[in-house]
Amino acid sequence: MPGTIKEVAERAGVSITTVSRVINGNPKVRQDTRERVYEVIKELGYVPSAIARGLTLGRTHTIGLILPEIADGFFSQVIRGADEAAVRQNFHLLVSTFHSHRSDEELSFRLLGEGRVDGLILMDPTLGDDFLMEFHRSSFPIVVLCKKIKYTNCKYVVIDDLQGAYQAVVHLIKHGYKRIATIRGPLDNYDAFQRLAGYKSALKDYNIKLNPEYIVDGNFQWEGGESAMHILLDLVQPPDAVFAANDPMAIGAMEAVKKRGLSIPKDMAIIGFDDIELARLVTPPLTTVHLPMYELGAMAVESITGMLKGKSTRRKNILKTGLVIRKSCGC
Amino acid sequence: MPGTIKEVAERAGVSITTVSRVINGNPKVRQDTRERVYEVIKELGYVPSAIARGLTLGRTHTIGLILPEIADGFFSQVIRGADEAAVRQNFHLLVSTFHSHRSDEELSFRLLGEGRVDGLILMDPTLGDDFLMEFHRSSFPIVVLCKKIKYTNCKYVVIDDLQGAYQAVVHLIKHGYKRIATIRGPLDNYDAFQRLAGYKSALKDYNIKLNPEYIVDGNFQWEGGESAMHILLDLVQPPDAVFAANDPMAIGAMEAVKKRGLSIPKDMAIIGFDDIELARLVTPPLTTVHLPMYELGAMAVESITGMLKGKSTRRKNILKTGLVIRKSCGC
DNA sequence: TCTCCTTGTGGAATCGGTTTCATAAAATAT
DNA sequence: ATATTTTATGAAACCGATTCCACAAGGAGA
Repeated sequence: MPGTIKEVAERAGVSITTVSRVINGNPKVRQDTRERVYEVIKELGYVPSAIARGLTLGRTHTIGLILPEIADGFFSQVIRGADEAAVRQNFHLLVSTFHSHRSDEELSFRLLGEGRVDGLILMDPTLGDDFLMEFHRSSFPIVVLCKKIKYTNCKYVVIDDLQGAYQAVVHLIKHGYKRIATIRGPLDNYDAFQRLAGYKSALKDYNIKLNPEYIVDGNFQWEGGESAMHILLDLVQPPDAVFAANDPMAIGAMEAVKKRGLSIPKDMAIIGFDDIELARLVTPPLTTVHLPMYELGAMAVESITGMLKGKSTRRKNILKTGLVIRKSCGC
Repeated sequence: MPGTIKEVAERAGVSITTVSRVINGNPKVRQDTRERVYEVIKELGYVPSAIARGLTLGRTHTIGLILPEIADGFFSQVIRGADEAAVRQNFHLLVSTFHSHRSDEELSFRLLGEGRVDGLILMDPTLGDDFLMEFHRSSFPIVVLCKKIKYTNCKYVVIDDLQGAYQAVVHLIKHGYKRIATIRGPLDNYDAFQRLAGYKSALKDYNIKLNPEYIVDGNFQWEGGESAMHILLDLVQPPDAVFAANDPMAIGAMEAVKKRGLSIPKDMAIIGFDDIELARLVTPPLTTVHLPMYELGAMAVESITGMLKGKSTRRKNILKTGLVIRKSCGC
């Protein structure tokens, strides 16, 4: 409680209006008055109350960030990106998760309805469009992560999985591998679908015939990758390179290769997807597609602050992935 | 903008005082009045403004959490613990990091001075006592993590490293290992010091003579652990078990053992400290001391909310570590 | 019947700022 | 010297709640 504007005003012998002007850099204050006020402010260690300000201005300079989980390698990078972007814009970040014991609605309700935040960043694969619809009526700045929103005009930021997969497979092609297989994710998963599409697209662009035997099902888990790789190795003509739709499967696949006494990347090149922490720790270090989670958080914040400043930001933002070249591809 | 209390009052044909009473569960409202107000509230989708409330009550129901880094396995667990505790207490969490381009002071200043938060949780090994002193004058609830505070009466929560190390070494002793060595951390590190003390204490309590050769320097890094283990293995009488002061060193040590063609835990048992994610992924899975980061965050929040509610909470809180028994100890 | 409590309700001050509008003083134009 | 504009300043309304205090109505007690 470092004093109020009133105290400053009295002490400086001016009105609170003048003090307010000084604080906000309003030029219509005489130089000597300004200096006197500044002096008192310093003397009292006065800091204007963000709450009072928020009440009059209707702005809290705070953005809500709601994630499915916090203690997760990916999500925590989203937070970091959001935090740094928020700081750049002089905003604060209210972080929370969807907790089982309170509904999505309740949480978002409180944050927005109570006016705690100026905007909301939501990341939840299970989020329904209708739920978002309801919110959007309130004309609150809302940005949804990793999910395309159909029916409302909420903004969203997604990661271009297709391009990432494409790039990975092209990398393998340019390495000279001829028989490139893929271990795909579960069919109902949108990301898995996109990554498979990227694989197919790359082969097509380089005139490599698609061999159905080279597309094996995985479950996005370690074990799925391992058994999928065994299937591939048992083929009459096994592939010489594999693109796994995520890192755990890639690492499982590596394990299978090793168990057969084969070497990576000499006998079998492998590229994963996600760039989990473990990827650079396995032997050989896994070449993989990096997900720009940091940028995702940062862009979401910038999208929100942009909206708040009245800039017309684009409704859809697509972030490119990046290929992280390590050893498992043969580089 | 789900309406204001004024609109509700008008619509319900009562004064805002009455509406306020209804919202806050004040019993001095006739039943039928209450129902009428509730109806209007529902109809309008009215949610009271937390900002306005904050202004009058001087409480924001928000706690600031400032960490050195966010995208880190440990810190993100602190956030999660804090988040869940905050939700339980109906509080919100404002998360940020000390950013290089703004001073500690500036950040804490803003959060507290501006009245954005009701209390602050600080985690920063470099935090100076004098810095905290200055803040404590303001009688704000502040809790410092993982750092003992001498000169002020700030609360703090620390992890009992000594006890953790003690427990780990005792576990090795009870396994029947006779020659237990340790790879310690850098001497100037308080945690490293505590862990070494725990090691010594355990040996002493079990009447095992301390062999100076069995205390090798490490640097808390992977490589340091590896070279330290080589030193141990080159001894005339190498140890049969090693307690490494953190997991990276333990994993480096495992690597050294493997390179010599020895097996873990048959030829050499190893216990680490920290329980990093990688610990359960190495082969064999590393037995290690788990740091209760989740509890740290949760306890800090509870300490703050306790203070806010006027409970006299203890100034110092010590959290116990827990031994995570996996395979590297021989279990 | 007249006072004295309850009980339910509302008016108005308050929290700490911002902002509109009025006004006094100073500067410029006539 | 007077009229007009500009500049610096302050009074007061407002943001959306809470809360103290006043007050009217109804019931109990004398």
